[in-house]
Amino acid sequence: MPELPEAETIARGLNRRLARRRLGPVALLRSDIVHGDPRPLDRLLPGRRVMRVHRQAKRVVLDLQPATQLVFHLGMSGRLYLCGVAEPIEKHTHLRIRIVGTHHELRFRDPRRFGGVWCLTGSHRHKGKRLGEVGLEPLETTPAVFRRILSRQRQIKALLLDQRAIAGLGNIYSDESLHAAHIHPLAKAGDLDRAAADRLLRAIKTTLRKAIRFGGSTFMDYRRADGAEGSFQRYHRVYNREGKPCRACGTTIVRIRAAGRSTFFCPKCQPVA
DNA sequence: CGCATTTCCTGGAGGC
DNA sequence: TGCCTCCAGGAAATGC
Repeated sequence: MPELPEAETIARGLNRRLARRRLGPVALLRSDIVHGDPRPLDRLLPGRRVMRVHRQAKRVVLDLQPATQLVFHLGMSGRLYLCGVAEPIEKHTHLRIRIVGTHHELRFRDPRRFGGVWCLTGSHRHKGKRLGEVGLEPLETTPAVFRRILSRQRQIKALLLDQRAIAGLGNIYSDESLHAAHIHPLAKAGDLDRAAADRLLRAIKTTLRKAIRFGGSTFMDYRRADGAEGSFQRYHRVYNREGKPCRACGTTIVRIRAAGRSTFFCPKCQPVA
């Protein structure tokens, strides 16, 4: 379940190995995962040079020259990694792109297919799904701007999951941030006073930065660009810890449903306001 | 309009 | 062992 820290980790790993490289032949094994410019990828991509790989919200973006962006959304089971061209092709591998001058290729694999690839060229023609608009980049947001998105009646957990409001948080980091900020997941966003709102933004930043330092959280599918697992899951305080003692106070962690998602919190650290 | 809920998809877990 | 059901979740679609 790649969220911002996982996308950041993958982007950094790929940037180190792909910057300045040229893309070679493309094999598209499943075409309905590709959106954007309707021309085939094996005509659009070969010969283009990777200028850099970076992250936007939860997405991994390859900036290509001339003027093209290849945007990967990993959904929940998506993996994007470099491997030797002779490595066995795992089930649900949808796209392979050779890297010129190496014996490696970039592979996109996504069993559950909630993810996808967008090839953006500036062409006015477009096929497939539109890439949704994204809201605030949490690591670059000021308290005053953050307070502006706290719509009145909305549950704070639902708001944190809404990519159009603030981008990059998924289920794990929403729960971890709310715990660190001592805010109940069902609290109404508009009920947060200024101190609580500022505390929440600080908790979001701290949690994301720490997760990035540990290479993200691996539960099932997520791997770094080099195949290694992240390790931040060892430091989760609430996520997936139903029935276990809170790491701050020892109270039993509770699981409820919020915004249609499993939501974990500590009833003592995160009291109803 | 502004919310909340359902849907898409597959693999893994657990029941029997 | 095998078959069944349920669950995970990002984001679009649908419902209230």
